[in-house]
Amino acid sequence: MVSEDRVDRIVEQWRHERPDVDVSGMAIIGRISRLERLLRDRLDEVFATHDLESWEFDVLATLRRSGPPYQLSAGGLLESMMISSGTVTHRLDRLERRGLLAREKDPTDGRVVLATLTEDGRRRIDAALEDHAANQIRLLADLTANQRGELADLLRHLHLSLDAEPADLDR
Amino acid sequence: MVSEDRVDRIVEQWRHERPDVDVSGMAIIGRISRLERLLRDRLDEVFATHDLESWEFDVLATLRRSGPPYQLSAGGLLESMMISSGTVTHRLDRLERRGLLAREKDPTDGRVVLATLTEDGRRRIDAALEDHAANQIRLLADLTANQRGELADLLRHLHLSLDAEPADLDR
DNA sequence: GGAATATCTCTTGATGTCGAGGTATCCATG
DNA sequence: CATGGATACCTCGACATCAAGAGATATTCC
Repeated sequence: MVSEDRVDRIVEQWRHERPDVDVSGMAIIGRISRLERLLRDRLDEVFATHDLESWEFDVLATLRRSGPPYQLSAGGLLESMMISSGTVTHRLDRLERRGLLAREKDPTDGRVVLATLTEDGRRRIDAALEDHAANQIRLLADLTANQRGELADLLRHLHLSLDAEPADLDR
Repeated sequence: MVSEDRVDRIVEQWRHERPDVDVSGMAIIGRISRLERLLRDRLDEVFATHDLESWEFDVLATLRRSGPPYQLSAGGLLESMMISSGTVTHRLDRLERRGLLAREKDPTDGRVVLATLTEDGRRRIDAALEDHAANQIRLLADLTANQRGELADLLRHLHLSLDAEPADLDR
């Protein structure tokens, strides 16, 4: 016996109004959308305790996990964060102004801008990561270890099938 | 034998850089974030063929599935779409200007504004829904029926556990 | 009946994102 | 070494969103 969530109710509404349309895809895609929104809000709460916006956390974390010297080009950041080039520039501007990273020209290629974590930035992201990871685990606490494993596997499968072909343009 | 996706690589990077932190939550939460982004782009392509932005689809679909007379208050829309009240006003403004819905005062409560689908709006959302639902199913085609069922169940479980307590403020 | 409080929508200002186009640099070719 | 195309980042304008608060109407309670 499982109880209904909001997505079940939405699907039921559609089946009532448009019985001719197969809306079963919403059971997965609709839930992913709503979960993303719910999770984002819960993650933001922890970021805020470190005086970070989620986009700031993303940039700093991307640099941090790339390993010493905690440095990536603007283009590298753009690609791994799924954002536009204009957004990268804007993010780097603000993080640089906050002193969490530094921009410098690549000595071997004058077109490239390298963003490097400052000592302050590294400290901040290291502290934030610990709370963030613990928070994520807390948010999943209602699932058993088995369920978490199955869910991760199914999501990986779907992720692979959607992240494969696209081969987008600029972004 | 399963291949790795980008999230696996991110988790590995963290385990290398911060072996002291349990980042296993990312296997699920990180994938939900990335899937949301990938899916949104794919859904938008279909909306665009009906000359709709995704936020327009959301509003019209919410009204449509509520059943005749395809009418909800601004507050009702706000709640079911997880958006702020200012955003509702703005969305209704633009959809009203496009002639896809009409605003009127609730005769029984002068504070309430009721948004109603116009005939044009109803036709457009009905056509868009058909393509949208088919698109969703196509995006999930790499999963077997069994996998889709399991995934939906696990997501429902998680959704219920996160959508339950919050009991947010205004939003 | 009237005052205080609650509810609902709209207004306003700030912010983050995108996308198209601009500029600087690199590179392959002759 | 000159040139044209490719590449990398930045600039700028448009726009969706939110948050806070204002304005209007309902409701409650004396």
